[in-house]
Amino acid sequence: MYAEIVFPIPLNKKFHYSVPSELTSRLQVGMRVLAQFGTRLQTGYCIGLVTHSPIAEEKVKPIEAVIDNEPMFDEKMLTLTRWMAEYYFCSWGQALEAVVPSGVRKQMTGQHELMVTLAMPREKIQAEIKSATKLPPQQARVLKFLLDSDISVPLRDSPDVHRGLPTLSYQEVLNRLKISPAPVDALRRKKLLKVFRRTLDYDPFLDTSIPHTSPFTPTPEQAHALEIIKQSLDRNEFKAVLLHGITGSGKTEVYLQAIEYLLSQGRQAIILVPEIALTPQTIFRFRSRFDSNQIAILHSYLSEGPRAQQWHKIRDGTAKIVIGARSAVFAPTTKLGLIVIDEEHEPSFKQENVPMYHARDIAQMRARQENAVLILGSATPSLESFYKASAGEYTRIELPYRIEQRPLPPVEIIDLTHEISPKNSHPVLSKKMELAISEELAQGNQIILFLNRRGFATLIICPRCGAIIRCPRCQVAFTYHKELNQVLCHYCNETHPPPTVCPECGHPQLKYRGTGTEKVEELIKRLFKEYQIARMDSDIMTTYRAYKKTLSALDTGKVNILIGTQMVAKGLDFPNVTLVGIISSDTALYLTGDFRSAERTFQLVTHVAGRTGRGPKGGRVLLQTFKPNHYSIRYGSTHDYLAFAREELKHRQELNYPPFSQLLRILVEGRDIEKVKTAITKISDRLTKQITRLPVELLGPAPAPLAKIKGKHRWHLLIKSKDIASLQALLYNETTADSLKQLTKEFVSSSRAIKISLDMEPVSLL
DNA sequence: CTCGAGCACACC
DNA sequence: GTGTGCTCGAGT
Repeated sequence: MYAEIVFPIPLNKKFHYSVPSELTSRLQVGMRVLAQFGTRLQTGYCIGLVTHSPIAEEKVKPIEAVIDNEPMFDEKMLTLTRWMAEYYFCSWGQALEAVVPSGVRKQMTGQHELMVTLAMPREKIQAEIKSATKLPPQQARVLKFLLDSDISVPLRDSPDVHRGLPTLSYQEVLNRLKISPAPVDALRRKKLLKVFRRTLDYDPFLDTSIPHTSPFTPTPEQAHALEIIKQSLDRNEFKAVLLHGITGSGKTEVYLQAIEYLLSQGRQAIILVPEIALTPQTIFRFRSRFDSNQIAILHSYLSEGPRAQQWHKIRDGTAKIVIGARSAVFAPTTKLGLIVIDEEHEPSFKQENVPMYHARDIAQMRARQENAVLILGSATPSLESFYKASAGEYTRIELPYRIEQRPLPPVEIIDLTHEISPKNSHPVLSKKMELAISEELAQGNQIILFLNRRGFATLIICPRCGAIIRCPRCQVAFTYHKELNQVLCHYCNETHPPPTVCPECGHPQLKYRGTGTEKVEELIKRLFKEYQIARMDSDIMTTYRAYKKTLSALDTGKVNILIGTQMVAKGLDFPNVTLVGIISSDTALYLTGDFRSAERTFQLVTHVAGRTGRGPKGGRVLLQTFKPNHYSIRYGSTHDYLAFAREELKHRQELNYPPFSQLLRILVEGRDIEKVKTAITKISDRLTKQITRLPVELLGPAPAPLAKIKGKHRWHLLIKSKDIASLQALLYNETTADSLKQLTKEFVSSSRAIKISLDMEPVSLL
C-alpha cells in the first residue's frame, strides 16, 4: 500500500510513500504522518491511499510514523481545502495547514496545573505521621495541611483513586506553607503523595457571572428573517441570507434565535466576527442566552494551549456554538447547521498571507457542503454581497428599523475647510464639536470620539527643507508616539528615538504634524479636565483584560469620553452614549490606488455613527471632514445605503471593477529592486501574450502603494477579468496547476531573491 | 587551484 | 520551503 502525501510548502504536488505493514491498519486518509522529505523529516498530510505508485519502486521511501490516532480531516474538509488551494493559488498542503490551529498541531492539550493529593486513604496517612519513623518537620506539615484542607473536588480528569481525597494545587501548597518543592517531592518519592497534572478548563468567562436573558419578542422584520432561516434549517438545505439590518436593528437577536432553533435540532453553529468586534460585550450576549459550556471562543488573545482546548471542545461535540474570528470558519464541527458572518463587509475576513482566503467564500462553500444556512449580516453590505443578492445568489432580508422604533442619530457635517484656527491651520476640534462635547458632558451623557490614526503626530517634517522623517526600511512616514517617546513605523513596527535634527539638512527644529489618538486625548484632557477620559487603540489594548476594563468603565459610567480608532466603531452598545464625534474620517478616502476607498469611508461613517442613539436619550453625530461633498460622506450622513450603493456601483461599472469584474493581484517583493522589476515585467509580458483571446485586462506593472516594506521593494500587477473562469484559464493553462512555483520558475531566474504572491480577489491593494 | 555566491533542480 | 550540486568569478 502507498500513501499519497502533501506537504505544507508552496509546492502543489503529491508524494508517494510506502506504508510499512505495521502501520497499514492505523493509517487513514486525513491523518498526519512523519516522512523523510529530501534530507529532513517533515509533517505531511495523507490525502489518499493507493495500491500502485506511479514512482519507481527504488525511489519510494516508507512513512516514518503516523501522528494521529484518528483523521484530522474528514472527506468534506479535504474537498474544501482542495478547492481552496485551486482557487487561492496555494498548495493543498498549505491549505490544510491553515485549517488547524498550530497549538492543535503541536498536540497541546491546554493549560496544565500540577496537583497534589494523598496517595492513600486519610487513616493510613495519619498513621504514617504518628509512626515511629519520624517524618521531617516540613514533610509532616505538608501532610497535615492536606489532611486539614479537606478539599475533595471530584476532578474530571483525575484518576479514580483521588476521588474523595484532599487535592490541592501544587503551587498553592508551596505558597501557603512557604516551602520549597523539596518536601513535597520527598513525600512523592515515599509514595505518600501523588503529583499529577490536570488540564485547566479554560473558560473565558470564569471571572464574571452573567445574568441569563430570554429571547426578545422579535419585531415583524426579525420574525420574517427568522421564518426564512428556520424554513431552510428545517429542510436541511443550503441557503445564503444577506441580513441587511441598520445599526441597532437587532441582527444579533436574529442570530441568537436562529441558533436556539438550530440547537434544538442537535446541530452546531459558527459565528464569525471581525477580530476587533470580538469584545467581551459580544461574547456576553451569547453567554447570557446559552450555557457557557456549549460555547467555544477562538480569539486572538488566546494562547496556543487554550486555543487547542477550545478546538477539541468543538470537535468532541461539547461546544455547540463557536464564536471566533476569520479562521474559526474551519472549526471542526461535526454537525454544522449554521454559519453567521457578522459585519460581513469587514476587510479582516480576508487572510493577508498564504492561503489568502476570504472567510465569506469559505463559509459559503462549507455551508453548501453541509446543507447549512449561511447568514451574512451587515448594516453596510459589501458591494460584492449586495450585488450577489440582487442577482439572486443570496436572499436579501432587510431590517430597516431600529428596535423600539429608535431613530438613527442625525449626522451633522462640519466642513473643516472653513475652520481656521488662530494659528492659521485647521484645528483638531471644530468650535461646534467642542461645544457639543461640553453640552453632553453637562447633561451627564457619554461621548465617543473617533479617529482613524493612533499615535500622537502622524508626520514629522523639516520646516526648512520639507523632508519627511520616514522609516528607512519601509519609506513610510514615521508616527510619533508620545507615551513611548519614540517614532514608530506602522508597517514594520520599528521604533526609533525621535530625531533631534533633520536627517537631510541638519535643521534642529522639526515640526510635528497630523493628529493621532494620543494628541486628541491630550487635547480633550486639557479642555475637559474634570471628566474621565479613556483611549482605546491597539497601543493600549494589548491584553484582553485591558479591553474588558475599559469597556466596563464605560458601562458603569466611570468614563465620560472614549477616544479611539476602529476599535470603537464596532459592536459597542452603550445607551448613554449620546454623542459620537468623528474627528476625521477622510484618511480612508486618500488611500491611493484603492477602488474601495469610498466604500470604506461610507462604512466607517455608518458604523461609528451607529454607536449612538441606542438608548432612550437618543443621540447625535458630528462629522468633521475636508470633503463634505463626497458622496460617501453625504450618504453616510443620511444613513442611505441604497443611494450610496447605487452611485458606487455606477462608478464600479464604469471602471469595470468588482463586483463587475474579478481581480487577481500579483505581487513581487524583494530586496533588489532591479530583480523585482524584471520579474514583474516578465510576468506581465508573458501574460499579455496570452490574454488576447480572453476578456481580461492587465493593469500595471507598477510599484505598489507601499513601495517598500521592511527593506523589500514591492511591485504589483492587477489582472481584471470578466469572470473567474477566464482568470483561471489564463493562469492555469499557462503555468499549470503548480502555479506559484511555475511562475517563479518560468519567469524568474532567481527564485530566492524575490517572492511572488498571487492574491485572488484582493481586499487590500497596498 | 580553491572557495563562496547565485542559481536550477529535486524532493516520493 | 530547503538542501544539494553545478557554474562562474574573485582570490591565494
